[in-house]
Amino acid sequence: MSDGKLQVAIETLKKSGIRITPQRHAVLEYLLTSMSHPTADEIYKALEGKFPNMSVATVYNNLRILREIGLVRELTYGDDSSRFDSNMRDHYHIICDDCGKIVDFHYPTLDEIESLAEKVSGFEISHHRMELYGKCEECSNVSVQ
Amino acid sequence: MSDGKLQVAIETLKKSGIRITPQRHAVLEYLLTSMSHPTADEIYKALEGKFPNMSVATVYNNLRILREIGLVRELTYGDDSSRFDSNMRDHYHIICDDCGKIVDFHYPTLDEIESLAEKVSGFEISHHRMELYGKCEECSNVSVQ
DNA sequence: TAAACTATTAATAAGCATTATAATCTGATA
DNA sequence: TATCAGATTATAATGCTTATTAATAGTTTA
Repeated sequence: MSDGKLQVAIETLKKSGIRITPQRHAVLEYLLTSMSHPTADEIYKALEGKFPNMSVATVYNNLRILREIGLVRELTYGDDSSRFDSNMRDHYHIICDDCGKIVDFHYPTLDEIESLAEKVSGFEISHHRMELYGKCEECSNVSVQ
Repeated sequence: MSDGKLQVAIETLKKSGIRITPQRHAVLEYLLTSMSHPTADEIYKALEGKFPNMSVATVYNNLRILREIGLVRELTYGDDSSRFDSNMRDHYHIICDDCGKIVDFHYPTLDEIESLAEKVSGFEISHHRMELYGKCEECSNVSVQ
């Protein structure tokens, strides 16, 4: 992650007339520099040191704003918390059933599936999502021991 | 849906040593005859007439048991409630962004994607899921008017 | 620069789906 | 039919997220 992405993101915020508050900047920067896909609570805890008075609602508010403006994607899986992803390129996710780790998986978009789905269902398909589940290398090694 | 499926499912329960209580039978029957993908609460409300004293926890307990035994699949999407699907064949789902309707979409399983994901990520992939999103015919027609 | 306006934050309460607990009840077997 | 582990009911608790409201801090205008 280069600072360039952060600058571009800040420009997007400015163009939308959204203020760059310190808290908002920190949330955005954390998402852009994080290689993981953090939950709202993880972001909250990570920024606790810098902003001891920040409310958890502020994190949620800013995540919602960043999502609405298209800078962040919300990943909603099962029962757990939502996770947030600042990688806005089309991609899929591979998730470890054991430890919950999520890694990005780039693959050509499955356009032909969307076309077929439109034909058989009568829907106008706008997008799709896919997750692959399994066991990551670390967890595979642990279970072998 | 034929009664055959219900009989087969009940046999599976018996073999697993799980009691066939009236509530459990009703939840199972509702799932098998329902063409939709109901939430726990929808099932609860649908069976209210027959079982005025049934607890919502009973619905959740039974759904968990049916899931663990492989008779039902839990569909966990966004912020909303889980939905439950008694169609255990491999298939994908098409979801209407407007009204939330979910329809089944049968398509050859994307095995080659799983293979590639294993190669690039080092994961042992066990399965995957995909949802296609868009607007169903009814909702498309409404928005045209 | 000062006043007025508006977005944002913090603190807290509330909402909702789901799970845990504990007491009571009951289906299936002997 | 008596037994008892499993199931149900009622209720409390949990955890994530959103709503509310008052205070705060940028931004704009005069």
